[in-house]
Amino acid sequence: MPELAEVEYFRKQWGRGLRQKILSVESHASKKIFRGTDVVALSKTLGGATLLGSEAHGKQMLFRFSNGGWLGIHLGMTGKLRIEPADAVALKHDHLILRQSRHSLILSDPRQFGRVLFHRGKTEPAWWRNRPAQILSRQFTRARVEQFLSRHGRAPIKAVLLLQSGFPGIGNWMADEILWQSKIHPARLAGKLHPRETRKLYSKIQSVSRAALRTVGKNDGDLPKSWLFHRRWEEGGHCPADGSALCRGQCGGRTTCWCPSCQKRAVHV
DNA sequence: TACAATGTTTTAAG
DNA sequence: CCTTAAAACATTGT
Repeated sequence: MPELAEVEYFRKQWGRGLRQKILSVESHASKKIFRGTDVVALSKTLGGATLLGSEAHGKQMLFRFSNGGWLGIHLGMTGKLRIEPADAVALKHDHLILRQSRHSLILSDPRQFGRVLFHRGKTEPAWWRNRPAQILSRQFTRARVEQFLSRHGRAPIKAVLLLQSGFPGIGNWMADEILWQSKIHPARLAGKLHPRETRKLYSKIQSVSRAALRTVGKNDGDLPKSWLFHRRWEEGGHCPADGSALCRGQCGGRTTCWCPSCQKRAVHV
């Protein structure tokens, strides 16, 4: 489920637990979501610690605790963070619960494609360093994007937009939205775009991300009415721009939606 | 029943 | 070593 804006939304869900102590930690160490993670150390360190802050980077989140505990969370396809009263009862797919005096901070993930990481130390964990430039940061330049597209020049542009090493936070619906607004067919090769298309793409990557983040905490309906987003999953949906019947197919290993008339396979200059 | 689901990771091949 | 494509992962809903 969660892409850039949704991840940010979920990160904020635990916000009411800031500056409050974790009294106890409940988890099931054998669950897949904890693969490769020392759950004993996690529980021992976070128990008694205070939640000091958090940040999101693309689809990754990092929660910082008072005694050198760092909790990394990726929500995968179906992960969610929520906050409930202190005495909330764990539901079937609740894998991690941090109990505070007034709240329970809960991570759930039915499919467990998500992941929990843990680190104890004075500085940020190694897995939180060397991250790609955030889309809305100053470092996310057009030159970087062009370089990235050319490095992955023989892959379909849709697949390249989904690479987190270049576009942290972009997921399936955002990629389709960006390509539709840029009028670029998803199967076009990343290295064969016209410079004009690349410029348009670069700009839409940023504007779609900005608009998505602006609707955080509200519902998806707050995204502009004119966006493909609202028609993507409709059976027999039509292009908001010109009314053409939308196409759906596989691209970059994912279901992809596009408008066959706005997004041509071949470019006419 | 069978397939698909807003995502990585692994494996194999070029 | 690098890139690309396809399968795998676990669960639920249609």
